[in-house]
Amino acid sequence: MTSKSTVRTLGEQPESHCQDCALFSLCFAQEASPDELAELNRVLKRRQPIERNQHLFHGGQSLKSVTVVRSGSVKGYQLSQEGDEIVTGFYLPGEIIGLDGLANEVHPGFAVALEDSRTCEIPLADFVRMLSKSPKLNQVMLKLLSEEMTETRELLLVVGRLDAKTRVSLFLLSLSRRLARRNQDPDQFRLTMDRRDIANYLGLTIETVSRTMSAMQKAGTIEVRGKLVRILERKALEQQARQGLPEDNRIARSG
Amino acid sequence: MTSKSTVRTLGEQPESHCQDCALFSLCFAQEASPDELAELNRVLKRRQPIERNQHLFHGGQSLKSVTVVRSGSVKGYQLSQEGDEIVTGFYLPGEIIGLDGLANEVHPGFAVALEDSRTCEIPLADFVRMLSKSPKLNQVMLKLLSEEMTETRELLLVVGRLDAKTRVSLFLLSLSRRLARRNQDPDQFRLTMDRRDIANYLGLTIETVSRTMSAMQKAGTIEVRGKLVRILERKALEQQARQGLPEDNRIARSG
DNA sequence: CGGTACCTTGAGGTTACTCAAATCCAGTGG
DNA sequence: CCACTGGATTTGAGTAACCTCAAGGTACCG
Repeated sequence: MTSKSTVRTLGEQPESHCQDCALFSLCFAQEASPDELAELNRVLKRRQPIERNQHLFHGGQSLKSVTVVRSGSVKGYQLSQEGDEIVTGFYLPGEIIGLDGLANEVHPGFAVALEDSRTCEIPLADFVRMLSKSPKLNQVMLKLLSEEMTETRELLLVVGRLDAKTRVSLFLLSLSRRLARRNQDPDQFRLTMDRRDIANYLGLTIETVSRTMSAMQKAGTIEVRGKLVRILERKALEQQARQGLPEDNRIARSG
Repeated sequence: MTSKSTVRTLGEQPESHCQDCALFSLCFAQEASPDELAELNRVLKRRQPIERNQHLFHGGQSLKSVTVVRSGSVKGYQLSQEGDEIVTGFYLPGEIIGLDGLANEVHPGFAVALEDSRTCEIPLADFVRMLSKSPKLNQVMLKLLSEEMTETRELLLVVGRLDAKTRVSLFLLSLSRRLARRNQDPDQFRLTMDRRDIANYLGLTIETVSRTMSAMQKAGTIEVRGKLVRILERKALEQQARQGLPEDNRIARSG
């Protein structure tokens, strides 16, 4: 146990360097060169823990920094003119928040902690400076954004065209997959968001989400007790989800 | 009568340089430095006109180049497992296609010409090289992508939560706005896509799109004759559209 | 032990979908 | 110039899915 595979920087304060962070392999910092990593460690601020329901930022606020979730979970949302929440996504540890505001240096939406959470923040000025010096980092960002784009496109399909059961299936599977990447049990987990958040994310009502989950429980696909979810029949869930996802477009690589 | 309202470009070989292109002000090339512009002119390929219904690329194909629409219009779509088209967007002259594939250097979806069209293509290798040399260009791309992201998010709201009338209103207004930027009449235009495309874009059925437009015509908001649309009551259209859009999040800039 | 917020369940209404048929329109050939 | 034809669009009738409104139930917290 004395030999970790991370670079050994003599450290007394845990996670005082990116390369010691448990999330390093999930974090964009992994892509940085040693020099960049050094700079990142210099400019990056590890914020005080954020309490549940506390906002990271508000829509319309100028983008002061780019944020990486270190622990906990965060909900991104916008407000419709009627004041309804429109949940645009959930962020898990290692995921980066704020890239969508780079265009105008303004947050297009709100971000709020779903549970007590910790984050790393990179002040925008530093971030932009690093970007302007490093095409590599730029490309990493482009890549992250184009990934987020792909995901949002997927959500577009989910929300717009699929029936409630399929939407919920996709939601649960997405969560499961992301938790697995973080070495958490993909078959049993706790939802950190409430039914309203899920409904607003999937474009459904609370009641429909609840009814749908109940039906899936009755069918033996999942088990639900409040925020605890257990996936019993992953195959069935995937079967249901497949209905909606775009096919793997990969074309036969014939010469 | 001799004077058509088209742009008059002198010359037999029109648009042999980006800076002479009628679209220059709309094209990302505008953001390039003189040096970059020179390189762009070197590497950029002005493709032969593409006929209606001809594909620019297929989903799953490796990303060989980034494309800018020069004239005409293009439809982007993906296929669901059932083989249904899922229209992800429409591209007008000056708009750039292919950025969403940068992450994996693979096209996530298909692109097909809705009418006879012309494009400029930048081979991916050249594009990536230019990106790696120019942080500025990188930032332009980041900005474009984050804009596309914002738009897709908006579409997400449109498709997922709004009633048919609001979706159609938003669609028409979006088109109108983009045409206006291109100095075309924003109150009277021809749809280059058919009802099926619109329906697949908005997450509705053909019949619902048709019925909705008919109802709006009956209400005196628009006039529709096949692919020709005239906006009669823009205010009413905007009123209807406002229902769905996220509120302008700008917070009072106090101090 | 009571209160509150969250979640579930039920009944009825509304919207958009499905299926089906009529109409319109662009392009073609006479 | 007109008739013809196949595809696109519109319109109609009935249905299914989801929403709304309303009432219970449950869990957590003081």
